[in-house]
Amino acid sequence: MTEAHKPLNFIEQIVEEDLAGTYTKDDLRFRFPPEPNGYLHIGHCKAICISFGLGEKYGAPVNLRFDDTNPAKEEQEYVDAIKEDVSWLGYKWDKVCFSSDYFQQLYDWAITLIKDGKAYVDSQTSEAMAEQKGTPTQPGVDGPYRNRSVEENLDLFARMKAGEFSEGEHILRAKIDMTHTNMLMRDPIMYRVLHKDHHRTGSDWCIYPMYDWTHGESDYIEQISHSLCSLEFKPHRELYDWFLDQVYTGKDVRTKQREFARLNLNYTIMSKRKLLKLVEEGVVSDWDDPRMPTISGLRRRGYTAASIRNFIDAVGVAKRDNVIDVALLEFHIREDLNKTAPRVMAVLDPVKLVITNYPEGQEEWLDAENNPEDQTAGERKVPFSRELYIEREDFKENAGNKYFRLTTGKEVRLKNAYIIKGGEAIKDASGTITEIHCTYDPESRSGSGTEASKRNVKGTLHWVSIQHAVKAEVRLFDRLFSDENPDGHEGKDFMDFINPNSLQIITGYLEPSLQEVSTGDIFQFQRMGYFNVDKESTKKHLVFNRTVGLRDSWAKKKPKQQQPQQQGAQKPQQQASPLSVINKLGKKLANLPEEKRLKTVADIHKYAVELTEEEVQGFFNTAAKKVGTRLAGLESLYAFAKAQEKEPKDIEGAAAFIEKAREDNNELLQEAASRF
RNA sequence: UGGCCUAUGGUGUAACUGGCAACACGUCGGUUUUUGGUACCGAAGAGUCUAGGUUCGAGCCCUAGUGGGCCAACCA
Repeated sequence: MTEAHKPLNFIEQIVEEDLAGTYTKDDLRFRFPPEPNGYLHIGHCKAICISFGLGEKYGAPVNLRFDDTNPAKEEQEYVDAIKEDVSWLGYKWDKVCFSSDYFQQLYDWAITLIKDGKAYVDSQTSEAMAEQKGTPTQPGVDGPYRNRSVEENLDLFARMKAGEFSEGEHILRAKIDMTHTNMLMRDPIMYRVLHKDHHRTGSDWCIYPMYDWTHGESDYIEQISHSLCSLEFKPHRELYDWFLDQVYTGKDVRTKQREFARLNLNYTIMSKRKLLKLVEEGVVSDWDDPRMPTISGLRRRGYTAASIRNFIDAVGVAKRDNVIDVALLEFHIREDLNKTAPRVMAVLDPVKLVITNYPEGQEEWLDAENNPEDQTAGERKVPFSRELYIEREDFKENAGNKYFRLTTGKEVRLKNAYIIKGGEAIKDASGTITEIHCTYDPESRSGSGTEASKRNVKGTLHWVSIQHAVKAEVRLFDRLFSDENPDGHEGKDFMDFINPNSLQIITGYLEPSLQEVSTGDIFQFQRMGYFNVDKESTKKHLVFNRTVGLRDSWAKKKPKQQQPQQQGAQKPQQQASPLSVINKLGKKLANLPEEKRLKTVADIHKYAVELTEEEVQGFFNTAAKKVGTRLAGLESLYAFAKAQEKEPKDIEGAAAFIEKAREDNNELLQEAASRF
């Protein structure tokens, strides 16, 4: 039983190493620490899945901690929304914590720092302090208040807390090193005065701790073993550790910060501030607008928690900057919904179809499968009659034989119903088709088992009986931005790239079984995509969102048909050149087993005959470390010269190339070179 | 005139820690199909940023360069 080694991402490896070292399983504890100043988005899902995923993997607790140290931006509304989103994703936190719960402890520790001479009150303007701070390339200088006495610092800090000062008059700074190469270590601010009510502590405090002073200490208080965050916090790690050193007892878990690359999605922005702007300017209806990349937006759009978790899993965890294609997200929602969504019929762009030989006034209730992917899903009845709606796109008077849908004189199947033959198309004055006539084959009813019903026809159309149809508002979404990287253009604002057609509202005609639906129900409108019931939907006025379309290989083919290959021979399926084949073969030549190597050499000889002299010469300046390639070069030279009936040494540069190989430590190179 | 991080098909992530670069998405082709969906089969596509070095052997280790990212909020 050799179980395959499941590759661990680098964070899991760190945890494994710690477990192999001084940590026990009981020491493990993680946390997800959002600031409650906005809604969570798909980028946060990565952070959530990493920490909560680790919690699930190791059976370790994960805290949900609200990093609420800035009362100016934070609100209870966001706390509630964040909790809802995390639970919806399917994660269970151990404790809900708030940084604000630690304000007293943080204050006490700050006093200790002051007493140790490691913090001081600075009373300059922020401009003056910024001046002294230097730049990334230039060291900072000490400010005039840096060496205040402990007593004075204690006094001033106590009065800051007591509310004696207005905002901006004094701040508390850590005393570290104003010339440090890491800007964050140049006496970072620990406390500022803010005369604002906090959503949890009210008016208890008028000094508030800064992120760096709060975060690591909160991790420590909660005994978080691994504090995971995104890459832009890497420079903060040094300060995180410095602050931790000031309070660490040496007897308990010393938390460590590690950083991973955040998730980026093309055609999407991922900044709370900018998403807020979309909401405030009315570009979208709210944080949960189905076009938003927020968790609540995706949820309303019809995305499932499972699909998002699978997506995050597929994306992986690493340290290099990345941009994920939204197509991957779409793949995962289709994958999930394909297995679970009941199939129904709905016509979104209707044209009337009259079955001229079907008795007027007659109706039939036909059997329809609910989900071919799930045999337990059962069947339902769908009404059929003489007058139906079909999709306008599904009829063309004359079309090529690549068109599988309804055309005059050709047969097509109506899903779950009969085979029909296209007839006359009635048009209005402007030439638009208002009505299509057809005839049906009464013997061909689906599932009847007759020969006629088993007849093979190329196309199958969805339809809905006009008299039974249920009207609904259907919202079709396109990406919010027309540019792949709306945030990444110098001199242009992301607002410049807003896609004006990101929302299209139409009226669809649905089969009557859809009359009874409730918010969140998900269906596949066959051939049209996946749709869910919006929260604004009522019995009187149904509203559906299109979550995502079906994969559509026909849509991709269509444009090609209309303008066949006029762009010149695009990429004439480049035959692999002998040179590239040799390069490929040569690559691993140096460390192949004997037998395989000899075979590869023989192959190289075969291909080398087709090389040009220039190509052979190309090998001569191969990097010394590329032993395999040099080997292949020697073999090529050998075979090439032989085929050309030349002396190898007559080829320019060959002599030096061979000589260098002869002198190499590698036996294979020596051997190959000695042949010349 | 700096520090830190990073570099593998079009995209993302692997490569069991130095031994024939794999998986997924995407793309293209085929089979099946009462969804031009699904499923299944197949193909193309990188030789691992560059230059040196260590090694029998380097995507992996070392050095230098180059490209990209982050760092100068009383934000987090």
